[in-house]
Amino acid sequence: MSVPGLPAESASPVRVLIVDDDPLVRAALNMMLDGAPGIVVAAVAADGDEVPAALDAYGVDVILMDLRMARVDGITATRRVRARPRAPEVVVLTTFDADENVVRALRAGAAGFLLKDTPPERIVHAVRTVAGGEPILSPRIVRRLMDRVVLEAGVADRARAALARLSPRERDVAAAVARGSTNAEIAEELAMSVATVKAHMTRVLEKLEMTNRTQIALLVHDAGGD
Amino acid sequence: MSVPGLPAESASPVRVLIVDDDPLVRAALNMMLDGAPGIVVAAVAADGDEVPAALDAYGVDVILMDLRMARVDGITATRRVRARPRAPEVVVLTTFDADENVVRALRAGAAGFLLKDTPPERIVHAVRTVAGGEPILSPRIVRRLMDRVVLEAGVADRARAALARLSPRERDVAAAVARGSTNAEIAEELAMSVATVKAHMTRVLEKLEMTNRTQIALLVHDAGGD
DNA sequence: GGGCGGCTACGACTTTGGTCGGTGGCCGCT
DNA sequence: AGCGGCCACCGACCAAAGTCGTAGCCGCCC
Repeated sequence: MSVPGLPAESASPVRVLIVDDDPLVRAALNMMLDGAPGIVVAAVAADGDEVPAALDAYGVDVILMDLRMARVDGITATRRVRARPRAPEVVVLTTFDADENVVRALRAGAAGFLLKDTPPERIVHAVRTVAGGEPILSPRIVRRLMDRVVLEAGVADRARAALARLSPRERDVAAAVARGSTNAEIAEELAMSVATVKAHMTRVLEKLEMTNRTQIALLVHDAGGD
Repeated sequence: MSVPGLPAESASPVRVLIVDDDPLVRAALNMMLDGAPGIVVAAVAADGDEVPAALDAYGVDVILMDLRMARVDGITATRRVRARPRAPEVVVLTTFDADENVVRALRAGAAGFLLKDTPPERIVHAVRTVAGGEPILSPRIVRRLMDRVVLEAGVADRARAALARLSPRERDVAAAVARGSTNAEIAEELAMSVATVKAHMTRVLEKLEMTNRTQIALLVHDAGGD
C-alpha cells in the first residue's frame, strides 16, 4: 500500500497461492517462487474450488491462477475471489492467449495475465508487481492492446475528418441522428422546424456522400461520439 | 533479435539516444543509463530536429524521447524516426499521460510510453525491454487500457444479450441495417420481398424496444459487428 | 456595396420506413 | 389428429424521411 515502484521487500513477504491442475506446473512455480526474496508460497491448490478454503486458512496476497481446470475454471474462481472483502490480486497464467480469455480474465478482476512461456524471473517480478497494486501483462498482450488503440484511433480519425466538412449546425443534426432521434425530435432539441432539419440532413448526406441517416449515425459513432 | 526474455547483455551494449530540451533531465537520464550494464548513451539531443543527425553519426538502438520541445516535438520526431529503414525503437518519456498523447505516440510508432516519475531502475529496464523488441508502458497506462477493454466488453455484452432475443432471420435483417442498407437492399441481399423485410424489422424494433432503424444499427455496432 | 456561405424556413413532391392484418409451414405437446 | 406458438412470408395502408426549388437574414471578405 506504499507509493508505486518496486514494493519494499524488507517488510512482510508477499504470500502467494498457486492454483493449477498440473502437478508439474505447481512444482515448477513453487520452486521458482518460494526461494525468491520477499516471496513465500502460502498454499497450493489443484482446482478453482479449493481456492476459498486456501484463502481462509492462509493469508494470501497474490494468486497465480491457471485457466483450464476440471471443476471450477480460473475465470470463475477469479470472479469469486475478487468478490470477497480484502481480496488478493489474481494473476492468470495460461498457455493460450486468446483475446477472449484475456478479456474475460480482466473482467473477472484479474490484475495480470501471463503466458506460461514467461521466463521464471518475470513471473517472480510479476508477483511483486501486482502485490504493489500495479497491473502486469505479457508483452504480446500489451502489443495487441496497443495495436488495437492505434487501429481505433485510425478509424475515429477518418470519421472525424469527414465530419469536419460539416457546418456547426449540420454537425448538431448529425450528432442528434447518432442518438437515434427522429427529425421531429431533432427539431425540438435544436429549436428549429422539421423542414429545416430536413434541409440540413440533405446537406449532410450530400457532404458525407451517403444515402440515409443510418449511415450518418454509424459514422458519428465511429468518430467517437465526442 | 533473439528470443524474447531479457536480452543478452553480454554481446554489444544497447546504444541509447536521449532527446529532451531540459538540460537537467538530460543529465539525469545520462547518469542513470550510461553506467548501467549493457547500456551506453550514444548521443544526447535537445530538440527533435537534432535527431536525424545524431542517428546518422552514431548507431542508435533506442531513443528516449521527450514530447514538449521547441522546434520539432516528440511525436513528429518519432514519426520521422520510425519512417527510416533500420529505425531504432522509441520510448516516449513525458510528464503528462493524457490519453491523447499516448495514442498519438503509439500511432507515431513508439514502442513505449513512460511517465517521468518512473524510477530510474525502471527506465533502465524499459530501455533493455524495447531493445529486445517488446513494448513497455507505464502501469497507469496499462491500467487504463485494461479498464477500457473491460468497459467495451461490458457494452458489447449487453448489446449481444439484447440481440440474442432475435430469431435468425431477424438477426440477418438487423445486421444488414447496421451496414446502412435500405429495405430494398436488404430484401435483395436476403432474397426476400421488401414487405418481409419490413415485417422482420417491426419485430426487431418491438423486441429491442426501439422506435427506428438507426437505433438498431447502433446497437448491432456496439455488439461488435462480429 | 456587392457577393458569398451558412442558417433558417416553407410547400409540394417522391421515396423509404414502419404498421396491420393475414397466410402457411414447422415444431412440440396432448 | 388436433392445437398453440413461433417463424417466415406477403400486400395494402399510413407515417416519416429525403428532394427540389425558393427565399429572407445575417456576418464576412473583397
